[in-house]
Amino acid sequence: MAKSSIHDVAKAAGVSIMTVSRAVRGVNGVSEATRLRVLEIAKTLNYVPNGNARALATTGSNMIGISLPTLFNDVFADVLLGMRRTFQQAGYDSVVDTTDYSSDGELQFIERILQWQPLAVILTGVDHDETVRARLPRANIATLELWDITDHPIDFCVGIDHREAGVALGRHLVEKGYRAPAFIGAPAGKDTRADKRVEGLVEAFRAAGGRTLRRISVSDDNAFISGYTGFEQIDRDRRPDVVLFLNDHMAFGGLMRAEQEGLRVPDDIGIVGFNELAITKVLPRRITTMSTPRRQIGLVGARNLLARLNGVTVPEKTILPCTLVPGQTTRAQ
Amino acid sequence: MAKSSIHDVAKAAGVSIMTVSRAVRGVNGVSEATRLRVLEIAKTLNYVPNGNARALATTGSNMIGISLPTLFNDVFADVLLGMRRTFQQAGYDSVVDTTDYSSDGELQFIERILQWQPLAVILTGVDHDETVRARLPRANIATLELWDITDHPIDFCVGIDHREAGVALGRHLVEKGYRAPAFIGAPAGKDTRADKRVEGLVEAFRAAGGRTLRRISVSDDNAFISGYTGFEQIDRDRRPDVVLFLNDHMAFGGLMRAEQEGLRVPDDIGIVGFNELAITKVLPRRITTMSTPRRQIGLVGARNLLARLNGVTVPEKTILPCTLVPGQTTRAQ
DNA sequence: TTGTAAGCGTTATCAT
DNA sequence: ATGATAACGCTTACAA
Repeated sequence: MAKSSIHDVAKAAGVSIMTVSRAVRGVNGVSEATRLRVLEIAKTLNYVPNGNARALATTGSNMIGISLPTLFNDVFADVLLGMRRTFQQAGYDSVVDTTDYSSDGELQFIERILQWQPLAVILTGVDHDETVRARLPRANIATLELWDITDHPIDFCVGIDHREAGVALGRHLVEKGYRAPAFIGAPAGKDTRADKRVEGLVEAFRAAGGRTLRRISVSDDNAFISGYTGFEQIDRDRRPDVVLFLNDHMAFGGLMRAEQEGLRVPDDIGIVGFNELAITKVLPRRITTMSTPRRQIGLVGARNLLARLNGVTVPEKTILPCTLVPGQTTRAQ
Repeated sequence: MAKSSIHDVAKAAGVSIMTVSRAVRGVNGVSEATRLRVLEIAKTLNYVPNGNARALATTGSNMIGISLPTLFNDVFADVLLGMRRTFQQAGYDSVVDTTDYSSDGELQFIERILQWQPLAVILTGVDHDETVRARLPRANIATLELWDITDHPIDFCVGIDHREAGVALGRHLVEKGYRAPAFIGAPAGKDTRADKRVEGLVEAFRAAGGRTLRRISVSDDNAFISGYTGFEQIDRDRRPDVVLFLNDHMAFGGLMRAEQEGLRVPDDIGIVGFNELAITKVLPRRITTMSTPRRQIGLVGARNLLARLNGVTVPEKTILPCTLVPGQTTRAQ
């Protein structure tokens, strides 16, 4: 069954291509009778309109490109969930791609996606390759930066204040009496949001005269495993009193390792996660963590983007609040 | 900075659009001098070739469309991992979309993606809406069905034998003395691969004269939580001796609930997962599960697809093996 | 209600 | 090495 074009349908139906065009788009200007006949024939011929031709003729698509660091993280799945549904209901297509946390990968995404004349582009975070800014003139392409915030977004951003989250977490731990923190996560520079949280932690502990935060980098694809192996790398002679992880899955991996090493949590060592991922809700002892409004970020982001596409001015910077979730993996007092 | 077309670049460079076209594509037929000059100007003008026009002119894209049920499942992230990288290195673009386990969603994916004249389409599973087959004439569009297998694929398939995996798991449990199984997972009909595994389980237990398998359906987005809540729904008066879950995350959720209810695992009740997800590797007591070759499915699938696109005939059906992983959540003897 | 003609931004083909 | 022209499949604008 060969691909058929609008011409084939027109010929088979004995009408002009314009009539076919109108019929398949469902616009006015075709009698009910011919419309039905044309659609019938289109179906038999397995006709599928050529999107490239359409986009070319109308000079503009209805596509929104979305760039995420990875799919191996429930955080981004959560963000996507509300977002894509909203776009679809509004009649937009969205295309997702991943950069594997590389700013070069993000640049490549931009280059690729721009060829398709997207209506809008959504990026993760606010730290990009220099070129990215130049490539995204906000006059032509609405640009949403998600999950992090800045005073000078490319266009507008919706996210949380990671540094502030780090400070809040740090202060909470300081209050509990912790003074010797360690952080286990991606290598510095890879996940800039995590880097900002670490900055906040460092600040909070320094203010309390604590020990310098030790940072341990892990790189396994999987969070459970990198949490586990990261914990192994802790200097036993100079053990931290609390270990913060990039996220809850890593924290769980670390917790498992700690217990295997015979350490009692939280008596011997504290364990702290981030995000309040679903796993924390099924554990008998809740992991101390910070709840992040991921679904909401997706929803607000999508809503603002739609507004922006309709010509409404939206706030350049939307900060959504995080909530500290004290658990049983840090001391009570 | 307005969007500039090839015409603008041509004008600015004082050459014809064909020269620009050749320069930008890096094909022969342009002197080194003009090539450099044109590229220089293209960069200053922020010129990005229009992919729609290109695809239209060359009547064909280099795009591969990928349809997955969900991103909330490490299984599919694993499958994707090797695949997309392979495609990219081979010079193909790939576009991923999710159907949320609905065959209607899959059909919509097909309709949408076909407009862009993809070179190939990748679907999850082998059970599709009737229309899907008609829309994918294998003469025009290479079609790979992933993760499940059938004797009559649309084009070709690479996956595991889910029914057989269920039988193997069932027999193993029967050997351990289990006779009263329950299954906790998606509602029947939603995840057809899981349904096939359940069929296999039923067969194995029936052959051993066991009790009829009880099936409990859960629908929360999150696996940990649905495992937990699913376990709550178990009939306490007629408790199964072993509970099988759709996957390891659900099994972990169920395990947490079991222990909270004061049940001892595996003495009072057995817990079984599926896939051997990474979390199982950090647990002190390994969950009994079935290891599935997800990375390999992605790699073999991608390799075969590339071969197929190069005109090589590939096997219609490739079955990859699963491996039983006995753990400490089922009885030893 | 239907059709004709021009054009969207590129590439293939054939000239020069 | 470079350019002119037609074509890709559709939609917009205008005509009948």
